[in-house]
Amino acid sequence: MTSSLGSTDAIRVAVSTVIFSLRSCADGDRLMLPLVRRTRDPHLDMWALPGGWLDLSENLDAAASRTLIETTALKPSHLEQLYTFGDVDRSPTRVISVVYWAMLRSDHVDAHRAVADAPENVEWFDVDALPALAFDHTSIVEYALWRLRNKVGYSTIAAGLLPDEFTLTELREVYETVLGRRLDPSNFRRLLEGAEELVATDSFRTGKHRPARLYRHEALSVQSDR
Amino acid sequence: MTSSLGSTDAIRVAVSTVIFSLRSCADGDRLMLPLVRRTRDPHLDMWALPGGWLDLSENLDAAASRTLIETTALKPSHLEQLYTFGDVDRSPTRVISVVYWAMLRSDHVDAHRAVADAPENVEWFDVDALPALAFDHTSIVEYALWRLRNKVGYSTIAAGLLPDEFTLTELREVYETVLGRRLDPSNFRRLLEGAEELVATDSFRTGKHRPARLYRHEALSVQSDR
DNA sequence: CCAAAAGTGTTGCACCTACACCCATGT
DNA sequence: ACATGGGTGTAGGTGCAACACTTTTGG
Repeated sequence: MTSSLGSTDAIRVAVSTVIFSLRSCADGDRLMLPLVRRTRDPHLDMWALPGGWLDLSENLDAAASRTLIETTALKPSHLEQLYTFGDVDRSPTRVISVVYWAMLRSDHVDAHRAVADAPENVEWFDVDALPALAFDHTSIVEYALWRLRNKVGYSTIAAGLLPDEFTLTELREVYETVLGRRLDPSNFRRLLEGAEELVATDSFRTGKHRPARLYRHEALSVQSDR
Repeated sequence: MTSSLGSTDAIRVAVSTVIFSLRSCADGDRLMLPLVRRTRDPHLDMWALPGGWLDLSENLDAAASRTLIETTALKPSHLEQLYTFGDVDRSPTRVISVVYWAMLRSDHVDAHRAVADAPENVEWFDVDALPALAFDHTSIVEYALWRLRNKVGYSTIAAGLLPDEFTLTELREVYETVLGRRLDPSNFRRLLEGAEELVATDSFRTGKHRPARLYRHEALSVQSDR
């Protein structure tokens, strides 16, 4: 309340984002996230979460979007504040990091990775095989994973990892990848068919077997969360 | 990532706390929170959440505890980060507010209010009858209330509003006050008797009728949340 | 016709809700 | 004794997990 107004000059505010996405693999999909190799001295050459300094005339959400575009060149399908980390010893200088987490559609990831002008020092890592990270970013990623797995249980955000249209089986496989366990196809269907955010289209995905109805993820304006 | 390192000097980091507590009233208890009358110019004389500037060598949690002690002179039974608010227009100068929420034991509140050296410009308000608040503090309180009511559903934090020992009926009344609806006594008992954090003591509260067993809230070291 | 995925039906269990009922105490 | 809150028992409902079953396609 009182005190030290003058001593705050040295505190800087950063915004970082944990960006989740999927990559098809031999044994199903893998949950991946992009990391940036540091080019400056605190933890030079180590991998870190994408992020940057908060601009003076920029909302927090906008800063998260901007830094995301700077690294992935794409807008995420879901962006949400995670937590603010501000321990004194988390960096040599005093830095408060407002951390967001995001979901990227898999088709956007593929497009991004194919493009040559992708930032050179960005690389995608399997969440189960991360390198040592700079600062406290390892525990930040763990917390983001916990939140993702938690939220998947009571919402349809996981659809944000898929393209615009998808089958229920594809969506179930996403859930299985995120949660790390198999789900019963019939029960999964009933659970998600009841969800308001999921709308059935008239199209079908034809494949080796019986065609599967395509669904679309309807972003409802109602937000229960912040 | 790149850009404007120099422009961040003007961003200041504040820490505020929404402190919930109970006060006995004619018709049961009321949920209250302390507000501070502003003594400076942005929103001079309006009521605001207790808080202050983050010190350079102080963790976020520590800053929340400190500002809490400065206004209530007591440690809360539960203190948890709520959200970080950083919209550009929420204050005339650029201020990022890391907001916490806390629960105060009712006996501590009573003790505090009896003491004369309580800060002069602090007053307790019913959450359902708040005055106009400074900055975006009204929406912050609303969000904190939402989180409190939400968390009460799957944890025993509400016991943090009661003294060390309490009967299940007292705890149920707290839940009823927080949630704003009546709960079935017998079902409430079974639900909370299963909770690990609640331990039965050998003492009983003697009153007008059959003595009620006293319970104690065991703060488990496991924390599912952050 | 067969394999395999899409989609439906059914049963059983766990949990929650409502409410009837007994227990212990002060007056 | 009786009013009142403390505490237990129980029946009905809901929702989910497990799994048997039918449908529809490609080969």
